[in-house]
Amino acid sequence: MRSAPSSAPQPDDLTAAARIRDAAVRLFGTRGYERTSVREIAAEAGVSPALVIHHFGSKDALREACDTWMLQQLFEKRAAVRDTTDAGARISGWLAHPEQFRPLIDYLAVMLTDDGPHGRTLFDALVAETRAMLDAGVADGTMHPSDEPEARALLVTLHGLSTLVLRGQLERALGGDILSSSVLARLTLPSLELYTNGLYATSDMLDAARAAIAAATPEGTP
Amino acid sequence: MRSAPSSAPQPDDLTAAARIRDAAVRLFGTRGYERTSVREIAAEAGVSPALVIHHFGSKDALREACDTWMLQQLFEKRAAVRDTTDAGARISGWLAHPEQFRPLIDYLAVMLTDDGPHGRTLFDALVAETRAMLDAGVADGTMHPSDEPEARALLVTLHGLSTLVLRGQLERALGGDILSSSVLARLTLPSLELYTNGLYATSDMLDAARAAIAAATPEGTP
DNA sequence: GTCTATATAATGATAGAC
DNA sequence: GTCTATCATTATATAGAC
Repeated sequence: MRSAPSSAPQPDDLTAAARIRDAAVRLFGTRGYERTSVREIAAEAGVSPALVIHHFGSKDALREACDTWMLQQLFEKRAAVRDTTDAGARISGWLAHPEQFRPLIDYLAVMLTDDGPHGRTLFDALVAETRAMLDAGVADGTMHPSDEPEARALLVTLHGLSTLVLRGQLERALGGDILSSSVLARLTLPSLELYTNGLYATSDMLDAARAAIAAATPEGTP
Repeated sequence: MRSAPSSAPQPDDLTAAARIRDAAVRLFGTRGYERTSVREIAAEAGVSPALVIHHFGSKDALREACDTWMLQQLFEKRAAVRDTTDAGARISGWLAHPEQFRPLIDYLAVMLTDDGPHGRTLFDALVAETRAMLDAGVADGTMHPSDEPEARALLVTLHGLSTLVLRGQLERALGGDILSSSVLARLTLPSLELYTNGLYATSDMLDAARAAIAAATPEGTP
């Protein structure tokens, strides 16, 4: 399960098991786990339904294999981004062909919503990463501190994931692929506005909330 | 389909059709459309599977009936909130028993993600409502204006819905029902922080984005 | 209106030849 | 390793009695 060169868009010249896995990732990601049948996966991979079961044992075990595979893919890509020693060319290559991330984000979205075996692993990892990013920002002075750093990390993670899990509605509303430059550009400015200046012109509501919390400090049932 | 008094928690003394509809809403909301069988709905409603089909024609038609029913429920509740002439007691009654909203928010979440026939209707209505709220805030000076009001409304709607569609992960991370006062309180402060002061301490990134947009004004392929 | 009994199709999984 | 053929189960939906 570690032999394939990975991220090769061509569904050819791979082992049958790898082609099945890739087909399953594609179909699970676009149609969801329940809506995808073993027969469809087999057809997409160009093999018989029996071979799917033979290689993975069961449909559920296939899902598990896809989960861990995509998790690994995600971590590899992120690690590659982090090791930016010389990979500037690779990154710009990525940005030139953003459609290659489609299968990954589609699959991650169903992992997070369909709550499979590794959805919580993924979510917790993302929250932790967000938390670290926010803490670093606070430390170097580029971000505001928070009264509740952990809950804020959770919230920022949720906000970021909303464009993933609701990408169907988003793409329909904006009329284009979520990875297209036009859609990304359309969302960038409002995001930066929001995360720079906020929404409210006054701090009345925040002050009121802080006062209410301070007033009810000892007890926990407001 | 308009005879039941609605929002009566007891699954008794309703017509069979209403009990089937309520059972379907409950199961679709908690387990999703595909994972729910007609047999389960019938068992939950205390009737035979055949009666489910007899009353609604098909499982898909039943889903459609549930969609429109819950949409109507949502609009009724919002209208009741808006007509706050004397209903202060009713509202405080709601806040005292937030668990009654569980079926509604569960169902709305699957409507938005499982993209049934009315999911886009719901989403577009929510975006429009958010847009109106933001415009009103800008008009009366309580909110900052935006360079892209529509995209910002979309983004704020997505952020708000993230706690719905990812409520499973959220509840697990925070250890409690999303409608419990403790979880709500935990999220309130970070939300207000974010929407009041933003995240970034400087406007460098926002300025850079605006400059980049201004530089690429006429053409649309940055 | 509500049931029992059943038709029909699709599902996940198996057996065994090659 | 890969296939064809098939099993057992479950799914939605129907027929017809009461």
